[in-house]
Amino acid sequence: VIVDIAHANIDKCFTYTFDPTLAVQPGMRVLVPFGAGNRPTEGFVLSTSEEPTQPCVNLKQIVRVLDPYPAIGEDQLELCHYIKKTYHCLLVDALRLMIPAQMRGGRVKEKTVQTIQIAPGTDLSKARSALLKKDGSVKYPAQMAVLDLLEQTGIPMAVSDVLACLPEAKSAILTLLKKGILQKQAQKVNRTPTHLPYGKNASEPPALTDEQRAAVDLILPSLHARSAQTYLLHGVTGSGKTEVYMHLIADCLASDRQAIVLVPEIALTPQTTNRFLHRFGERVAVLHSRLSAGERYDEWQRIRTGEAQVVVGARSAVFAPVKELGIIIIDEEHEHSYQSDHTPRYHAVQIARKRCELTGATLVLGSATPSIVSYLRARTGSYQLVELTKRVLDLPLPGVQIVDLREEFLSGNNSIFSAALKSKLKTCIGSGKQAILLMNRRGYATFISCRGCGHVFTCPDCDVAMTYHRYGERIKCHYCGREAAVPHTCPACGKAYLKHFGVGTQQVEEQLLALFPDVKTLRVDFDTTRTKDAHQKLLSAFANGEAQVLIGTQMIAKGLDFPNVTLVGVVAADASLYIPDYRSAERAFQLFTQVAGRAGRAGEKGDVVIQTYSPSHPSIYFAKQHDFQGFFAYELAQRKAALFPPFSAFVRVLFLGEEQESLEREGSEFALCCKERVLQSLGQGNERELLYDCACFAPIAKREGIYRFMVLFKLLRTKHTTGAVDAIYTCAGEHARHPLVEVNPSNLF
DNA sequence: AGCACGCCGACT
DNA sequence: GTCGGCGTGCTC
Repeated sequence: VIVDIAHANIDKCFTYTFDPTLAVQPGMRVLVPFGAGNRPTEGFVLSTSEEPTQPCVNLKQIVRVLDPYPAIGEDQLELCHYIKKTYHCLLVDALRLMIPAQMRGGRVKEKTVQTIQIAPGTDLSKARSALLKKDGSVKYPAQMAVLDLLEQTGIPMAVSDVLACLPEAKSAILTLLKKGILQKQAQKVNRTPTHLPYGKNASEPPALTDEQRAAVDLILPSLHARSAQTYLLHGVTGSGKTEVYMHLIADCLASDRQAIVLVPEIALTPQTTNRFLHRFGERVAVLHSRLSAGERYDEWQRIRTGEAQVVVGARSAVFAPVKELGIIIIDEEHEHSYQSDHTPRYHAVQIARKRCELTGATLVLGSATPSIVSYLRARTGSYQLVELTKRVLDLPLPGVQIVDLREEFLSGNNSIFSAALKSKLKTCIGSGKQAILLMNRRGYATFISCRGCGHVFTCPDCDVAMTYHRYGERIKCHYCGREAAVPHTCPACGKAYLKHFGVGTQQVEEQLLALFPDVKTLRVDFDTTRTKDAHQKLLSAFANGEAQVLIGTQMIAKGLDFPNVTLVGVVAADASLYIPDYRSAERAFQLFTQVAGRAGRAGEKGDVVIQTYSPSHPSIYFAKQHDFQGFFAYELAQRKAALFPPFSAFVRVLFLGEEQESLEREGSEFALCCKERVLQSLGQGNERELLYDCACFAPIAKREGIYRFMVLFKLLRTKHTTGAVDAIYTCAGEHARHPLVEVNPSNLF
């Protein structure tokens, strides 16, 4: 038994005896006496055996099982061990991922409703005649109506439902219950977060295009063979990937197996889930962060018992308690929301891969813009590549126009909107269509560029943009620590047009209203989506045509289908290009391609305008050409040349502390000692595989009053890498400050 | 994590 | 001579 207490000292297996009548099985939750005071503690059974596996004295006994079934399946137990090993977390942390949090400590109750039915053995005709007057007319019409209704339906009915039909029947029901003609009963009900759309199953699934058919046919054999194959489904925006998913799921259900569909949290809007509900009805369970504790628990139970066979959810749904897993589908595979941001810092794609391996299930990764890592795997054969190259109904891909803001600026246009974007907005608004303006400003870092020539200050050693630090007016490289003062003039063209980027959505909105005073706008950004469901409400308001222009950050780039949108403008592409991160080009390409895919989804050819000071940047160039392969080849070469992931791995150890000097001292000491251990684990003669290491305060050196000191290692990807990463984890685990360890952290701020 | 044990200082 | 501070160590 692993006790449900998250502490490193007790995160190990304890042996208990149990009475065989308890029918204890691996994966069950149990109550055990623990510690000197034998306080009742919840725990998870890892395994059972007739004989003690270790020599032991004074075994205690399991008090009782908490649920009459194993809450964690066999494959999930195995998965927990893998998670512990891979992400260096406690085994309980992994086990806790598998069950709804509210289940621990018995905090969820099943919901019941009071139902009434005609008591068995009741002589109905006798009961009825008792309600009549001498002359045969009805004396108690309300009671009679209740009896009629219940006899007609023949099954127990919820009291509230009866009252909905017969609003006057309240006292009649009480009387009938008192007379013993009716019987009251509590019936369990599911708290379902979803409501079946009207007209369910009304429409036949649309016929597949030839390409979709070919994709399905390619994947089906391994689904049947249970060969744990992984497919990368690369399909351009609007090519109908979802339809391919649904066919695979249908096949899976036909052989009595279950399916898990992962979508980014942001996409878990009714629009997405409705497509699945339409096709698969009540066999769909939905899991996402907005569910109440009760809803989550009930959906979990529906999945566990097999009542629901299709699970649609965000990243944690990869742990759904399906018994017979047939397929896992991960849509928008490249999204970073599949990476968990608290312990254990798992990646849903990696977990899905392992879970499929353990169960023989098929994994399908779908995207219009696959991650560099996934596409490389498809190229090198560990994944099978499946491509959809055409949009359904042969819709054309949108035309992408790149506007060179250097020219705009030099020709005297100082506004946020270029002449081209202005005129397209005018046409679009004038013809009653809708437009999306993307104002992307990610993270806190900004960079410096020259408005005259487009020159960007990049680090000569690292090939990433240097970050502007307001304090002291300096620029720094977050990878090697190089720094310099912000110059007054541009070193490339000599002009004094240097500017740091930082335009926000409000500014875009203001300037748009200055140009088009009557236009209705909606703004979707961090400020306007703070409240619950605000995001969803804004997007459906736009979908309903309540505004003509949607202005937003990258939140608006994906997932939703707005048929009336014909124009997409990327206001300041450069904000995505020069983020000090080796993945910035990849993310920018993905963003531009995804947002461009929003334009012209219903017949009409869409228009995309990308405004930039770097018109020849590959992320922009290849997005304009809709050329994923071209971008992939370019970016892979870049990564190889700079020895960035996947050819290397960054490991960051982050120390937090309130006292600056001691934090720096301890962090630096750790860095020395840890580096020693890394070199040791790489082995004699392989020291060069440690490509780079540093110890310094993080770019945001203090956050909410807490200083942040980081130790960074860059390791060449070889057969020694895992060992070296493990050494860093171990070393950090031994440190009293419990620093946070991250491999290829999503940013270095 | 949570509880016992244990070894020092302030009190009856 | 005893009560209670929380440092150390263990939990099947």
